[in-house]
Amino acid sequence: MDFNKLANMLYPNVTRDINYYFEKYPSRTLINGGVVSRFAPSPTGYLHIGGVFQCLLHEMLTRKPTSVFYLRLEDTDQKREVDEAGELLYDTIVKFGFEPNEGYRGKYEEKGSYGPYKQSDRIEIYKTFAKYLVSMGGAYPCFCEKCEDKEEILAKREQEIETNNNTIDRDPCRNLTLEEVEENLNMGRPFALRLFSKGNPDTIIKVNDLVKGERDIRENGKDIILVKNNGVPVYAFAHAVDDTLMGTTIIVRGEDWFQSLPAHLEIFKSFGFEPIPYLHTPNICKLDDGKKRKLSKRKDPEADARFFLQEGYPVDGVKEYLLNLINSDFEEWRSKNPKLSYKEFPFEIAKIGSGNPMFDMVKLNDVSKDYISRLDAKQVFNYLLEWANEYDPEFAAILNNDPEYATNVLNIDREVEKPRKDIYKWSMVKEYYNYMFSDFKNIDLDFTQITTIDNELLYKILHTYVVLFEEDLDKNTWFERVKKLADKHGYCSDNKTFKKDPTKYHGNLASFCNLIRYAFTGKTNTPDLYSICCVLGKDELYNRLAFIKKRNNV
RNA sequence: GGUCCCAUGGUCAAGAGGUUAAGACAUCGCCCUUUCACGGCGGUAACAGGGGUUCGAUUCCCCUUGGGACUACCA
Repeated sequence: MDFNKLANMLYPNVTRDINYYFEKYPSRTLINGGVVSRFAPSPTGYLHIGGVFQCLLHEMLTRKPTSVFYLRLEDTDQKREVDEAGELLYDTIVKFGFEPNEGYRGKYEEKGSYGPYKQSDRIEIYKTFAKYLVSMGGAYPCFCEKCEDKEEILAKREQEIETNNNTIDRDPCRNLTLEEVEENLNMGRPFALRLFSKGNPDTIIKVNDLVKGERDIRENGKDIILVKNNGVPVYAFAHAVDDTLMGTTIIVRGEDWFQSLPAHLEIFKSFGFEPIPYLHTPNICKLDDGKKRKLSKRKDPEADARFFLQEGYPVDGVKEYLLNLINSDFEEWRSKNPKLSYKEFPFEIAKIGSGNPMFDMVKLNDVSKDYISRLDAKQVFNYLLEWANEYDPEFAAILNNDPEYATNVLNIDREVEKPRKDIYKWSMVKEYYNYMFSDFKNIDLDFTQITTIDNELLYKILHTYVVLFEEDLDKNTWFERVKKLADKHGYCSDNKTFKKDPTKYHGNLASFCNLIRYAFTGKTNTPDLYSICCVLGKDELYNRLAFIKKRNNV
């Protein structure tokens, strides 16, 4: 068979040689262990949380100077493509704080000299490489009819499963003569390109995966499709061409791909390309009805990376949680280095676990809480405002109305030695601090829930408290006054005395404080009472007092 | 069905041929405390089962079981 002739019949219009591209895209110069890795999503919808996980991996891998983290859009399947999905993908990646050095950038012009980074813009390149591969005897045209319907494909698969399909799969079209090919071409029939596989699944070869280590795998024995009959390549083909041309030095992808490794390696071999090291990442799973399964785009809201943005999880909190899944000693490092950015963490490929981790929302909350507790009030304000601007404009307006006040509120029990850890996402702040940010009149108060004392005494206590309250007191003095106040009104500030005969008092100091707390906040659970009163200010305490009086008809 | 991957508490997981089998989250209890928290101390809780190899295995090998994935002219 004259492969050159076949190549020319198939691709008469391709005049370029693959060397044209190797000259156009020269090898990258990397020094001191620089790494080139890429995130290559398909525009089929929103960014999956697993995509964030992978981006994080890319980010950690490419920290060394001269390293490159680039984005490539794998839009070779028009059927599954969703409008604007590429833009959305890029947008979400950026919102998560990732900064790819080059590549696809959504609605912005792409960056970098190894482009185009959108596969649908690379068809000419693929054709050149396809022609080359045919001329080398590594691929051949297949004129078989294509099955378009997905349901049908799946049904066919079920059948094959029952009949126990063979692992060697050579397509009959590989035996077509030049004349037969010409005949088909003349009839105007489109062709798909298949790999002319020379492998045998009974042959075991050694491969090295960066997380799995050295493995014995079977050679590929299938004449897999390389280019669809519409001229668009399939993942495996585009992967080999693009990652070679773009100078990728490490291929990070989901574990699902591990099984197609033999076929991919054969493609590299057929081209004469150097194989590129692979790093297959575990899939993030979820416990569903007692069973572990992959996070599903359909069923699980948290599969959508935007879910975390909407809920107002700080992106670095999410990343720290995910990092902990990648390298489980992250937590230990974090507690020793509370001030450093997660980017300083000595991440190691070798420490990546090999099982599929379960996404644990409760743990995420904890990590996120911890992260937020390390921020100062100004940072919290900025992040909160940024979130509110996008997802809760009403609240943003409140924050903007008096940024200083808002920052003071957010600073309560913060920037101290043991900061409070209660907020784990921005969306909870409005309700959590409703007594600070919304009109006091809208807050329900029902004193019968927390005390049995009559309204008159209640009002007297609150009134005296406000009269005695001063914003520039130190906390101890304030506390001493509260104690005296309690004793004066039938409460007992000494817990031991109180416990001897609780019936003699209205309550202990705790219940006394709680009464005051409830009166001015409507909550029995708030941060430090003294700080709250200081931030509210004496005038506001008077206002609230007046309102309580009016409403309770005291 | 075939092929591949995985297997330590509820979850994330460290670990090594000989350990009282770490740590974190969750949970429970106690302490601290003006509430709520934070924090501190402590408790409950694990090597899937069966065979080998070995003086000895949870660790190495095999089988079983369980879970996951792939098996498209999808990625």
